[in-house]
Amino acid sequence: MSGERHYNIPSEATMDVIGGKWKIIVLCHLSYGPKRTSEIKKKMPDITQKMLTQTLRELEEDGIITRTVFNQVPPKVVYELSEMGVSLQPILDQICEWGEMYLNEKSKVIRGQAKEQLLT
Amino acid sequence: MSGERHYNIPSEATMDVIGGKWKIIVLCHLSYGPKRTSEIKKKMPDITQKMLTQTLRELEEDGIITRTVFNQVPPKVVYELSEMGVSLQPILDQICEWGEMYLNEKSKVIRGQAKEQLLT
DNA sequence: CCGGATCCAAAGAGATACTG
DNA sequence: CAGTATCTCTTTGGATCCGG
Repeated sequence: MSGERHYNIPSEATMDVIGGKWKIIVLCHLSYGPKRTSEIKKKMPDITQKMLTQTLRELEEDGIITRTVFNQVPPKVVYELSEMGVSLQPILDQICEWGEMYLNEKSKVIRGQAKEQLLT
Repeated sequence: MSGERHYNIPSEATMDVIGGKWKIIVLCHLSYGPKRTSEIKKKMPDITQKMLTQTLRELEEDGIITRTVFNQVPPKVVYELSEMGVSLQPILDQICEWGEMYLNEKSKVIRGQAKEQLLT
């Protein structure tokens, strides 16, 4: 994020930090508390280790999360929202809430369609 | 969006709809009112027409925006947040606010570094 | 074993020219 | 003006290997 790029609206700065395919979902999981790599991976079965590592690195570089290494065998690494990351909490919460609402609306539509089919 | 995919957390449903490189920025601009294609393009100089068209199509398909075609020469097409899109407004607002805050914090750090250099 | 790195293929995005 | 087609380049995915 040292690229000193120009932003047309402030939202672009936000998306520069939390944009990308996986970042927001990772942050949503970390918003429930610190987690080690394998725990995040378990919550996100569809992400590859590679993308998970890359996503976590970028979030760390931008100061959104912290990374703590426990020198032990087997290794243990814990990720946690930083102060800056915690300031994203309202956004993360609303993204979750909106998703619940959207899925609800969609299932209503699907039930409605089923009803229509029964009537034809 | 007919893919009936499984979501591990509701946030994934949200990101399915407003994720991707450009969607949120387009929605932020539309949150200030309806706009025609060329107006959005002017506000987003870095997006290509191709990606703009594609982004608008996907948002329309998911019921987040509406597309109104005026049959005239030259053509005129106006995009607007749908009711579902308006329900995203709080998220869009907060993404903008957070960006402002983040840019502020970052410039503080940069000024701090300049100050340090003056002292060495 | 756990967390991460490397290499190669696939998918997504950028640039540009073109159509109604 | 709005949108398409094609080609190129970047980002993401998948398999495999490494260090502790």
